[in-house]
Amino acid sequence: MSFENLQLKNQLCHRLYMASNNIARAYREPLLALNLTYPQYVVMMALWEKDEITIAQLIEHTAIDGGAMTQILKKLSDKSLLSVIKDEKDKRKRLLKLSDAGQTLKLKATDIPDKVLCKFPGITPPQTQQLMDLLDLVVGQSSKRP
Amino acid sequence: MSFENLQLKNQLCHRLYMASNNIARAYREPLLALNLTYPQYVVMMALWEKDEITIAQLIEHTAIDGGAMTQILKKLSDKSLLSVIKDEKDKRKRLLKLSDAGQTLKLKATDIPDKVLCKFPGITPPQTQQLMDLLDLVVGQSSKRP
DNA sequence: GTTTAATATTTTGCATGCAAAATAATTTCA
DNA sequence: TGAAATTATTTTGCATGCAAAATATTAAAC
Repeated sequence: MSFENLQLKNQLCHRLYMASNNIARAYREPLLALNLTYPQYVVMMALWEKDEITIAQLIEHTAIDGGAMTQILKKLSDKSLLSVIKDEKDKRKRLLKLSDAGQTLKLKATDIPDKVLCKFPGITPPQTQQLMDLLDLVVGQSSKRP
Repeated sequence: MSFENLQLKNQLCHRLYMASNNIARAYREPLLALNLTYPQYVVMMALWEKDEITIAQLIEHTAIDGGAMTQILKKLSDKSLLSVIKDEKDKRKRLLKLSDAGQTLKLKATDIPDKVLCKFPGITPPQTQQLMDLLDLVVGQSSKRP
């Protein structure tokens, strides 16, 4: 048997693993200026889009693990970028609210996406769009947690 | 300003993040039978392809972080799937050698890739190939470590 | 032939990703 | 209404991913 199916170069998962790590790594340096890690930046992007949502909604939108989210929100809260507030209607829930500093940080972030894409001159904008469309096929399916 | 460039749905990185996590998660259950984590499985796949290589070569092939690799090899060594041997010619290097159990495990792994792909019925084989080609554009570029 | 620079690997410290257990609060239902 | 099931979040324990420092060994330079 040739076991071609077990070769790394034929594994979609390994390509995704490398590509994902590569891009996340490319964000590190630009994010240093904002004093944010990559997952923290994802959370901030989600909140810049829509503020005053619950933690569950944030998890739904970002696909970040719930256990990790607690820690990330703690860090962002420690940095005074947001506050976590008890929902008075339903005390199980927590509402997230960006501080002024948290909202203002958005301005410093606007040029980051382009800055990162510049690090990948090998892929054109149309190819990037095509890639995102194909990734949606992987993201949208069964894949959901049980 | 609309800040469309900061919306999560327009971020290639976030798509990759979700897709990569989704697929890695899809491997967890099949890998339970082999008592391997996903990165450990990647290392085993690399060694099934080519055995008796150095740690540096393994890192080059798998793109796994060096610091993490030390831990992963320790785990695999503890499970008696491989041994880490000093290279007598150059004592800085370590050679990796699969045990019989390590080699045999390959047989139990052959059906894993198909089993995982079945969890993603939304993407066809041609699309998968196209996706891998596009991912290569992201993997092959600047992205390398400094 | 030492001193110095470069290479290969390990260690350390911090930040997730994840599963499972633990808490807290609300809803469902008998 | 009161126990049981459900929902929202946090905590815990383990396994990386990553940068930077530490080790060990070899190659290079003077």
